Amino acid sequence: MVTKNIASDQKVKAMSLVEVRTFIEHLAKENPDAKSELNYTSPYTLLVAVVLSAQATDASVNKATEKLFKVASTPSEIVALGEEGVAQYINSIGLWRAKSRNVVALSTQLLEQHDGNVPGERQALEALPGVGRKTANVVLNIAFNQSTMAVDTHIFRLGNRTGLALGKDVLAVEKALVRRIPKDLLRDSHHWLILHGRYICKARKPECWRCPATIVCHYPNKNLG
DNA sequence: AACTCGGGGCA
DNA sequence: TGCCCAGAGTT
Repeated sequence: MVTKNIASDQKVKAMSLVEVRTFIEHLAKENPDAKSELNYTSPYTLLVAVVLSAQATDASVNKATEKLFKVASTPSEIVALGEEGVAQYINSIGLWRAKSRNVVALSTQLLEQHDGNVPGERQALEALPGVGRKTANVVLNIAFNQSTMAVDTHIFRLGNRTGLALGKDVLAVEKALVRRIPKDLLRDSHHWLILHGRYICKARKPECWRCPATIVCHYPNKNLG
């Protein structure tokens, strides 16, 4: 997917490990109580929300799930609602046909294979329809307290732009981040990075003058206002 | 590696 | 109008 929106076609130098630590510690200070901005109240609604969030803004997803979860917030309730029923709540976000299909199929599979619970193992999660590596990483991080790094479009862009973690695809960037970020900071780094990428290190017109870590950033086109 | 799904937000 | 959005599945 993602290689087109790096917003820099110039060569970027990788950060040193010292710079990586400095960068992460600055982001931690910037956003001390970072958490997901998606709307969820359980591992199941988290899973559904993340599946729905693919290539959509979280504001549009939250608008849909706010209504949907009021009607159906468990696998059996979603299955009872059916694809058409789910679709009527989520057709304001893109990819809604496939997402309606996946959410119902995923819920059916949870009931049939996992007693209606969200599994805490990567393999079982990625076997669910509509769930790939990124979604599994988010669920493992938030619902199962694991130090995974879920790389979305924001983190991919930020990693390549700043030199924090270079890679041609999301998996390469994920591995670089896991390898380079201090272990004790890895789990929360997911939240710090995604929020920083979203509000400051933006795809268009990054607001580098607001960034607490420009001193260690290798982005050649810094927008310092 | 490239293609497809996709409506809404925003400049 | 064109770009971008808390990606995944298929060819």
